[in-house]
Amino acid sequence: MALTGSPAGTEHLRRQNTGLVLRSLRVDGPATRTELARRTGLAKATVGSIVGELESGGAVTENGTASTTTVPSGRGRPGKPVTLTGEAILGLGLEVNVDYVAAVAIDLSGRVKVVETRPVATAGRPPSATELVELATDVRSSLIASGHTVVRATVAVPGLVAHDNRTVSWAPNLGWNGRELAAELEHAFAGGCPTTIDNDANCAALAEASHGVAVDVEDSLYLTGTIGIGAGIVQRGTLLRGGAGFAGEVGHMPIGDPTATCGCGRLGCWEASIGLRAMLTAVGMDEQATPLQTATAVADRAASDDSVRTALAALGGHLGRGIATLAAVLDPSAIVLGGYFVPLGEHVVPAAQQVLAERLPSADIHLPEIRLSTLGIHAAALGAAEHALADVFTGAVPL
Amino acid sequence: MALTGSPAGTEHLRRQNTGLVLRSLRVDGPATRTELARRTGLAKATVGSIVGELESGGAVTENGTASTTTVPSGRGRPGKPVTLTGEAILGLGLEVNVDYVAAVAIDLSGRVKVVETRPVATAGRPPSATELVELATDVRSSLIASGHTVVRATVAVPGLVAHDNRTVSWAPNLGWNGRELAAELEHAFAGGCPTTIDNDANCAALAEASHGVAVDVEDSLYLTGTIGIGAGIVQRGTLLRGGAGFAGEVGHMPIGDPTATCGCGRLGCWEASIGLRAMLTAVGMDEQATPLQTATAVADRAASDDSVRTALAALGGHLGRGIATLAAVLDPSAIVLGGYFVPLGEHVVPAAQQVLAERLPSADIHLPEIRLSTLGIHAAALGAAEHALADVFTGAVPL
DNA sequence: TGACTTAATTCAGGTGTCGTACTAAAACAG
DNA sequence: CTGTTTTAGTACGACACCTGAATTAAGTCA
Repeated sequence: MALTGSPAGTEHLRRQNTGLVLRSLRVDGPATRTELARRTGLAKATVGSIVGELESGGAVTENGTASTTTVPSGRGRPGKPVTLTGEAILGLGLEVNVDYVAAVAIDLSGRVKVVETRPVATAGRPPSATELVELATDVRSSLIASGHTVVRATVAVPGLVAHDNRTVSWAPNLGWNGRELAAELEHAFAGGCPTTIDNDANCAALAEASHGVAVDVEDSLYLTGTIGIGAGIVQRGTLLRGGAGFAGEVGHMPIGDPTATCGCGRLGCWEASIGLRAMLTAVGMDEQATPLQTATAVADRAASDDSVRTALAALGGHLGRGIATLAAVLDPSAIVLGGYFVPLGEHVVPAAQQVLAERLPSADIHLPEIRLSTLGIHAAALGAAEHALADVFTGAVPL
Repeated sequence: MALTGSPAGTEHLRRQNTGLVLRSLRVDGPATRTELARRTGLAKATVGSIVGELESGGAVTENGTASTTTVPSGRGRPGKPVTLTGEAILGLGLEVNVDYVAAVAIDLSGRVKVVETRPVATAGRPPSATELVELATDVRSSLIASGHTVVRATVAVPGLVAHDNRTVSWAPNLGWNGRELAAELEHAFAGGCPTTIDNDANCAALAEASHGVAVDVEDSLYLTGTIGIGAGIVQRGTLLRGGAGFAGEVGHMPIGDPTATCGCGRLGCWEASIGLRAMLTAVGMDEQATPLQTATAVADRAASDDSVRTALAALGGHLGRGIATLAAVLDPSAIVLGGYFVPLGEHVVPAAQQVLAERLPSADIHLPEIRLSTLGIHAAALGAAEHALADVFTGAVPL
């Protein structure tokens, strides 16, 4: 246990309480100052001061008219509800992958302001970062031109990200090893914009926890599957990273069919049993343009073909065994399936849930729920944007 | 993601900075006020004020003489180093098990002040809590009589502990289900002493991270083995609990020999391959009074018996496979083996480490180290005591 | 129109941190 | 032996923040 923590001054206090107010507005919606004081436990005077600052900073607005949200309660002076608009304050989320780059910008209230995807021509060569940098600077410039401020940016990367959240340690799909991606982007952003990077599964997990099907729980596990399998772990509302930042690399756990050969050369890796390729050979079908299209085609076939359904159920069993392992270790309240599992949900989840119920040691006490992601292809970028704003809500960033 | 956080006033600030000073003194040793200011980043005046308070509270003392710790650097007025003595301020750690109860008290500097163990006569009946309560009140009374203050108490329990850290959800060995143990103890403590409970593996993990072989890392995994297998997970210096507090229940992960029958009735549980019973049948020996004695006898036999050595190496392989799984999920910097694995260390660790190196996806980048616990039988109680003091160091508790 | 009720702001008081100036205690130079 | 230099610790004023009570604002109801 090394030394942690930093000195705290009075302005740190203010930031913390500001974060508290912002979180309350986001989680429980608009409220009057008095109501906010009740929610947060702060004194009315303090809330008044904080709201005043936020208002002049453009983070919140007094909706003088549409006070229909809270019942006026009849008597007394009616309060003016304060709403988290924060249209001016944006978090920029970026995603880089082998065949596309994407950008999502959200404002403080969580509203998505911009979504943009650009294909990347991968002529066999490992992709450069130029497309990413171009997209990022383009989106940011146009946002700034329209009067917004981009407080932070985060990039979701398919690979291992170092613990400093600035370096790509190992991204075999991209061929980026030890790349200082955060510094590159910061250099490209005129005027400066603090930038971090994170694993794509981590970002998607964050997206599910903040906007998706895991909003109601504090501890969740996100599982994404395409050719490889990756996990993002949210514990107490924050991402679990591990000593080197490599937590959640669950694809090569020895689970499932012990004789299956994995792309990594070893035997018995989980993704050799439940990865896209394994699924395709099990159902006897071919790969299509994208994992999602492939999975949708398989789901269509399953509607008519019994053997496909049995193969998928068997895959669901392997999936459930791995989930049981993860659940025993992490005890999440909800497990979210993303990636190619989404179209196949109805065919794999029941089998997985059943295995989970059988295998979980504390099943009689506590059984986590398996849910399907609804966020679609931009989950990782959305989570990255959310991550970019996270420091605002904790109060680490001023305005 | 639900609403989290609480309002912060100025006195909260002081507690936080006090915690910072205390942690610095503990982690990096005694220091002068100026040195503390440099370490923590606080202003000299602030440190002076905080140290003054701590001194009058009995947490630290000015060792006027033994200033040999820091080199006087020649010139200038020599500083008076401040040492974390805190002899008056104690954390009480308790452990309850099927055949004994134990108590450990440590002071702020981490020095162990009291260790006491009492056997429990289990005449087949599930043990009551009377022995625990008696031991706890006895130890606490005598400490108070000798002028100490017991700030907090924590009980390590072999079983599932609810997320509130006050209720035993499920402890089959003790037959305690849904027992409000924390409340019972608080009721027994005259004058009141905030009490929490926690899983024994969690406590032992904390002990290793604060006093044992994992002091140098922030993320560690503790694995204890007797008849069952349990894990304690430390991430960023704090325990990982999970949504219901059941994280770390790794004994029944489907890993190892898939045909082995587990005590829980299922097939292929990890502890059916590496638990004490499995180990004994593998080496063909009988159980003795305690798991540690049993393991020591096996280790003795291994010195002369080749077949025992091979059996243990095979067990080490199963151990390694499970560790590889856990390491892939959690990415710990160190893995600590406790329980009956300690005497068998030289026979199982090499095989486990080899499997780990083979199976870990990021082996070329980052390979966690497997270490053997050195804390002995009182690890859980020591960790519980550490846990009891944790709130002092975070600043959540005044004095 | 006036009493009542509730929202929001103002104001004084307390606590905390910080930087500067000041005092204290040593080594060193002459 | 005295004065200078250097560093440790403290005293003090300025500033920021939170809080509770008093005050003002803005409605409803009789």
